[in-house]
Amino acid sequence: MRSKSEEDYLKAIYSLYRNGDYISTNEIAHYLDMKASSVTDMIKKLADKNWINYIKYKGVSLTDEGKNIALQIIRKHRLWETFLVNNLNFGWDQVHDIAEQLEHIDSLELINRLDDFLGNPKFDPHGDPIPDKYGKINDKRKSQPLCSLQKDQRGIIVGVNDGSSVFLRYLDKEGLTLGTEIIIDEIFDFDLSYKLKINAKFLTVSERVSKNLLIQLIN
Amino acid sequence: MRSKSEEDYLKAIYSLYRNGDYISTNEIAHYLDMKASSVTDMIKKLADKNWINYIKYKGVSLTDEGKNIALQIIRKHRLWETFLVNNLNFGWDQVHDIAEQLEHIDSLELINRLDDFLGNPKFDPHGDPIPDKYGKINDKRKSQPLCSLQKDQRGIIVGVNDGSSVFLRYLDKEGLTLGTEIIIDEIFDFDLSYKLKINAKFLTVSERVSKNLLIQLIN
DNA sequence: AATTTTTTTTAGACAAGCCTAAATTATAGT
DNA sequence: ACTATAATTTAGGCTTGTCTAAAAAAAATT
Repeated sequence: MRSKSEEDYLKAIYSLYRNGDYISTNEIAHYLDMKASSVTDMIKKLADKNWINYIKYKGVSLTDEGKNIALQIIRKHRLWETFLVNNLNFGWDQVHDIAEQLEHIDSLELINRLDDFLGNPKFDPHGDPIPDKYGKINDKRKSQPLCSLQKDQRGIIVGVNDGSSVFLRYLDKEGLTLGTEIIIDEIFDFDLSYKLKINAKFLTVSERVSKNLLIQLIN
Repeated sequence: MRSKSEEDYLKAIYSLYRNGDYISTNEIAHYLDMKASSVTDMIKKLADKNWINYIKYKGVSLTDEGKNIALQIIRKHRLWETFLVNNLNFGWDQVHDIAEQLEHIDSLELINRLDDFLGNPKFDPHGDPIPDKYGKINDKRKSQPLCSLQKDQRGIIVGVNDGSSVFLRYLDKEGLTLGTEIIIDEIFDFDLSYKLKINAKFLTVSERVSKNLLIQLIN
């Protein structure tokens, strides 16, 4: 069996992965808010179990087995988030910490039944794709940050980069919820803020927000 | 916050409690499948936190605070079991180990919302009473769902898990009212339906009904 | 009441998972 | 290429929660 800690490390490494690169000890330490020496300890254990490839002084990458475990945990996290929002009426900004606990519950049967109960959703309440029982992400909804759009383009809010609850609460308050359709009305060059048109109303958001809001274009 | 271990000990002590007696170290050790020396270590910690009263060489009893914690954990356990059986279609015999994990998830908000989602049930699928959010057990009746009975067992209908009006109307129509005495005449393995003998008449009910009808055994 | 048996506690050890401080290796600036 | 800085690893320590073996206390037997 796997410990909560081991699972957290695998998930962190998966999240930090970009392209073929090895993930550094420091990156993991920063991500998990731990000391580098603790990370070194743990990655040795993970390497012993063949869940990661570890090259001293260089960093780590996930093996196929490690990647699969990470995807299973992400699957659990996102399915539980969906349950919390859809069935228990939590706000999408309140569910992260609880899902962080629920994702470590160990039962394949449970998670597959939960998946069925929820109607096999493809995306969680934040717009992130939910891996299937084989760890496959079928529908990589192609989205791009708001800041990459041009004037007059139209799109739908499908996700966020930064899932912190402060940010999510802000979005909720401004009506920038999942599925909302927006049109870029104007881009202000001087501060890179965006004036959006939402249901005949206008709203201006900062550059920072424009980098964190994921949009799916519609013709 | 409380560790999983601490919670397990409190729950064990609550379960072993009979009448005013102190619970012995050995009893706890046996119940939790641990060595007596480990139990001595832990009960010292629990006594430091004022969750139990500890008298050396005599044993322990729960303080009001400890008892309340134990009841909250039992509440969580039974609510999760109810969810697993009612909504995820687990068998009543499959849910214990999973609930054993879920009961340690820490979020008051979560458990109260789950309670509402389930319709504030008073009994879990095994017929055990579910403490309310104040830790109070309102109805101590020990009952079990029809589906947990064996051939030739006798009992009285004392309640339902699913109190929906469609279901209650069905029960009324078939004469399955509160207080009715039943005998299990036969269990059909292929669809898990139950043939009941009621006042010299026979009635077959579906698996679904058998999960929702609470029976109190008589001799 | 004394002795044997059982129960409980103490003492010391160990693994997991974290830490600090020191040593080592890699990287960057000149 | 050499040095200064940054990143990484090693060494050793701490807490939690378990264990075994030995000591102490309580209970049972004679």
